[in-house]
Amino acid sequence: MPARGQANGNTESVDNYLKAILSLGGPEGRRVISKSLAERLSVAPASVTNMLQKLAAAPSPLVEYERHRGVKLSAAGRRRALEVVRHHRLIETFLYEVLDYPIDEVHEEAERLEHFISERFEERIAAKLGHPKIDPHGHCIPTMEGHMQEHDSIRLADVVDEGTFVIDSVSDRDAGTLRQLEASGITPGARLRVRKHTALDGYSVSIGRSSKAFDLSQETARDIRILPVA
Amino acid sequence: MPARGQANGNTESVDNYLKAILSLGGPEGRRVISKSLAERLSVAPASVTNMLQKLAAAPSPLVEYERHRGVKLSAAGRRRALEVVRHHRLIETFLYEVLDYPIDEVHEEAERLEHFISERFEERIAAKLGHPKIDPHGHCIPTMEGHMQEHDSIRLADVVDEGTFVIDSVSDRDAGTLRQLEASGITPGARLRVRKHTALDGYSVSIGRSSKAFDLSQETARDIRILPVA
DNA sequence: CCTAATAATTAGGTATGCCTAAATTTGCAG
DNA sequence: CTGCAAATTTAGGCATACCTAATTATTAGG
Ligand SMILES: [Mn+2]
Ligand SMILES: [Mn+2]
Ligand SMILES: [Mn+2]
Ligand SMILES: [Mn+2]
Repeated sequence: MPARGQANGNTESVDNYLKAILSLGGPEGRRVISKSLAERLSVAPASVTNMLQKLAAAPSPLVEYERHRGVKLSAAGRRRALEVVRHHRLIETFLYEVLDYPIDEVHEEAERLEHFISERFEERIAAKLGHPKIDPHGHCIPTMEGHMQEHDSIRLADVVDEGTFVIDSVSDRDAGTLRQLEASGITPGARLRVRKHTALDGYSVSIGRSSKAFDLSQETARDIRILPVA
Repeated sequence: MPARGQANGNTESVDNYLKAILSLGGPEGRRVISKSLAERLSVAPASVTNMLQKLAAAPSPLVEYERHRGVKLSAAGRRRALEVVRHHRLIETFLYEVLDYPIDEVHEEAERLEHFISERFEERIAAKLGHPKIDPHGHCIPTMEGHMQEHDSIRLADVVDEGTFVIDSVSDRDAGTLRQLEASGITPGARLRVRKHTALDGYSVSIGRSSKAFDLSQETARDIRILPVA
């Protein structure tokens, strides 16, 4: 009967599937194909099929699934996914603000703990932090009621024009990249000038009033979201 | 391959077996019989046998086990058990001191989280708390190196004489009892006068300078450890 | 010393979640 | 329209950690 450990009803695995479907389906909740899930979760495609069938067959299903045509979250699934995301981002903020974690270490710890904290814990750290709206990477923290207002930021990688922007958020997926961005001053809220779109499919940028320019690869530019200057 | 979720190598289950063996075997590390483990962990005796065989057969075994004659921890097992206890008690202290948890809610949360926090998390909350030596129930927190100095406190239930004592610790196992003790002022460090050993196998006691006496059942008296007045 | 109760072990199952290999299905190119 | 490649599903397994029922050991009383 094992594989729980949870404060709530779901397993860590189920939570991670729900989060992945939310993330890959985007705010509009597009259907997500098994292959993307398999990649995102680093499991075999067969394992995904298996899990989706189980989730869809449950008494009150967390997903809507049709053979060969992908999944999307049910209302209940979306609610749970947003709760886990809220846990994740509150924990990240807490580790960064209260426990003085280095920015590049918060994600891994949050990825684990998000499944195991109680509602009380969630409520207490939120209170301690003054009910923050964004996490240290610049990502929105869903509300207790499960709402998340999206920024209409765009990926730096999608910018063709030169110009000045405000950094909205940076990806937390890769600790190494994050460390480098932090070192370069590329953190949420900073002002970023895009000097030119270099030949080698990258960018030359500078931060704040600094005249020091440096290069970002196309790869890295996909991990940075920006907004027009206010 | 599942049932992990852990920051370290063991599963939650294994950790809980090790902690139970440490606790039931006492500081001297007496052999523990399967039945006690089954009761403590709320699993069937057959499940205990199964687990002990697996733990003992591992490449570097966490326990020494002989059929029909109980288990004790190996050096490695003891080290890990003490680490989990350290996690548990640091987390309790943290929840109580930093997150303002009610005393009777810290145990349940710690019982879960103790298995999932990283070494960094352990180190950071210890630092935040100023490297505390005892938890909110009065229990010693093992050091990072795996040492735990035992108090030579005795259970109130073992006191025959009347007299005045200092409360060393209270059990965290039952939230209800804990809430009542807290309400009566029975907390670590408080001064306790034992008035009489009542007929119905209980105690009449008072706290501090108060003249108000109240009764404690023999049951409850087993959950309180005391020291002679300094 | 023998027996009966108690403790422990073995045998045979279940559920979760994952894997590989062997079918299927789909959808696109020619 | 066909045929192939990519995506998906099915089939068959494995590991963890439980459970119940049946069997075997140990041990304390008489
Ligand atoms: Mn996770
Ligand atoms: Mn984040
Ligand atoms: Mn535990
Ligand atoms: Mn405690």
